[in-house]
Amino acid sequence: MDTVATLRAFNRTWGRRSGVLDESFLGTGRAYGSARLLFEIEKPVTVRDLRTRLGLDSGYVSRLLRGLQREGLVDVSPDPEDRRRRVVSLTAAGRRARGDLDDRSEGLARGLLAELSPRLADELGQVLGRADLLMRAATVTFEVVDPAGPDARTAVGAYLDELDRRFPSGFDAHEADHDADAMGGATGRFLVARSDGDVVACGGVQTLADGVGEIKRMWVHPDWRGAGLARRMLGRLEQEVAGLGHRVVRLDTNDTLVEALSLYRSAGYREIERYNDNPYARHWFEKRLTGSRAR
Amino acid sequence: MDTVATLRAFNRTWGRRSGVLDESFLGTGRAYGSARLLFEIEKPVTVRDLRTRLGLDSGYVSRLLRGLQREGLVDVSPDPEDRRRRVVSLTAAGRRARGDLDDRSEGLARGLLAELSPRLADELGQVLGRADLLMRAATVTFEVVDPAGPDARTAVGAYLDELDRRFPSGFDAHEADHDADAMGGATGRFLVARSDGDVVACGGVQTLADGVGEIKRMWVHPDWRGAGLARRMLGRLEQEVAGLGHRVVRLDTNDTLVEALSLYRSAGYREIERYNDNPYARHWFEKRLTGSRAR
DNA sequence: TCCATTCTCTGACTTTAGTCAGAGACCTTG
DNA sequence: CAAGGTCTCTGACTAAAGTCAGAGAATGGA
Repeated sequence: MDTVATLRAFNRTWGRRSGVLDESFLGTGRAYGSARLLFEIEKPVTVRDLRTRLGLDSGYVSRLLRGLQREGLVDVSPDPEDRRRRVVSLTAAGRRARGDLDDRSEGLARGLLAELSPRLADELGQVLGRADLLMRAATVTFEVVDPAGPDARTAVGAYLDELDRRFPSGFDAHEADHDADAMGGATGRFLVARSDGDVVACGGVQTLADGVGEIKRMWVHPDWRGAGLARRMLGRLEQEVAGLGHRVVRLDTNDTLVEALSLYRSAGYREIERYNDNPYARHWFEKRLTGSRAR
Repeated sequence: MDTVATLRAFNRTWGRRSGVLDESFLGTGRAYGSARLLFEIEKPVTVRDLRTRLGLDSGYVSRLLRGLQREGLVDVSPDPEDRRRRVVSLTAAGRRARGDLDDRSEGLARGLLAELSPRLADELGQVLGRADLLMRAATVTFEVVDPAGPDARTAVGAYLDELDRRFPSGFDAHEADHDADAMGGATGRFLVARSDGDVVACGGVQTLADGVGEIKRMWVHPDWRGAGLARRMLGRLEQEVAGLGHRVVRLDTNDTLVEALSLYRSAGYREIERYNDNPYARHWFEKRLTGSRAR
């Protein structure tokens, strides 16, 4: 059976069986919509966030919240930082209701697994865990953002922390702010990959010289590695470099980042002479961009 | 992360992403309900079957069918065998509409996979295929049926065919009818495991002597092997033996069926002397039933 | 042949899940 | 401080997805 057919078959199986897992909502007399909302309010969150995370109409969310409020499950109050926004948080009763849904959902999952031997249940966990990562990775969205904005700063922060941990002599991040400028404006770009609103990977492009771009700050969240995100990010960044009018991409890296080295090599980069004075770099790569569309 | 948590996490991921796969229905201006119905009518089927397969109210199905009929997608006519029942079948236009949905759904699956490298897409197919089997196996239902009924006959037929193929000297099935009697009535039982209406495994129990039951005709559909069904069927059959008031189960088997041999050994059966004159048997097993509940 | 049961259908109803067009409060920028 | 934009809410609406209570035909068994 080919992969497309497998995916579709699984979709049908899961759809038919999902009652086994989802009926939690019906069991509690709570409609799917408001239960979904309840699950999404872990900690205080703005109405807008809820809306975008669940992809719902503002009127609809407002109405659902009104319902939960009437039941005494949530508090809605203006956000002190911007009083147009409103912040929703669970009350004690709300936490209890959420816990009930949780328990019920957990019970259903447990019941399903109980039908399998421990070995097979464990195997199901393994394959679903892997499928989960791959599905999430396949549905990531790439987005150009301001390198000085909060998403970029958080991602780059995580990247720099990791360098500091992994480089034998640590990493001194004092130059990070200067970089942000170079990756914004007309001669640079900064990309993030987002899944359910979370930033899971990032990467930047800046101009070295006319016709020559450089890729920097490429990073994938540790939980998201092994799902092809780095290669896709690299391809997107190359597209951005081409979009800036360059024909050549360069980048540098350190020996410690072994997965990066093999990625660059397999993506068609060839090693060149030192082209900058980055004290942490040990390898310098270059790739000539062709018209072909990168993955 | 424990298995239950993985299952729940996957359920959420899939739920959120399933739009990527299911929106096929919205794309065609066809409501989810009637599209589902259209998919279920592969070959002519009774209204009742549709209802039970999809778990819907009779009035609702009737109304949906009326809609499809108005669009000229299905024919509904009385079942000649029982004119209370009505049989639904696709018209040429119905097959075309179904094909459209199929294509669209396939396109969406393809689009999702296109985001992954071929290697990872293939891996996703592998893990989802395995998850599919395990999920279906976990949600199988066991049912006592008449050993002379159509489900039992079909399953036993497949079993005997397999013996005929696998035994070096073939298998002569002339005694099958006699057996059916012994597994019905007050001194025997016949079980099938069913998934979405299909019989995927079977097994029977008969009485050898007071206090001694025998398990026979245990079979799992080839596509469903490796998912623990045989072990579960064995456990259920042992429960039936106990339910008939016996304390001891016996069974026989042939060397060719290696997976059966190791199943019996690992399930606590010990080999005993020949207790019957079955010319195909090479091994005879016995297990003393305890009060403990078998899986 | 009668009676209980089965099967499908219809009409009347409800709930859920949304969409859409403003209104009003608030924020940012020139 | 005016203008334009953002954020949430309300009211009015719609479509989909069912549910429920029979009615009417057909069947199976006593």
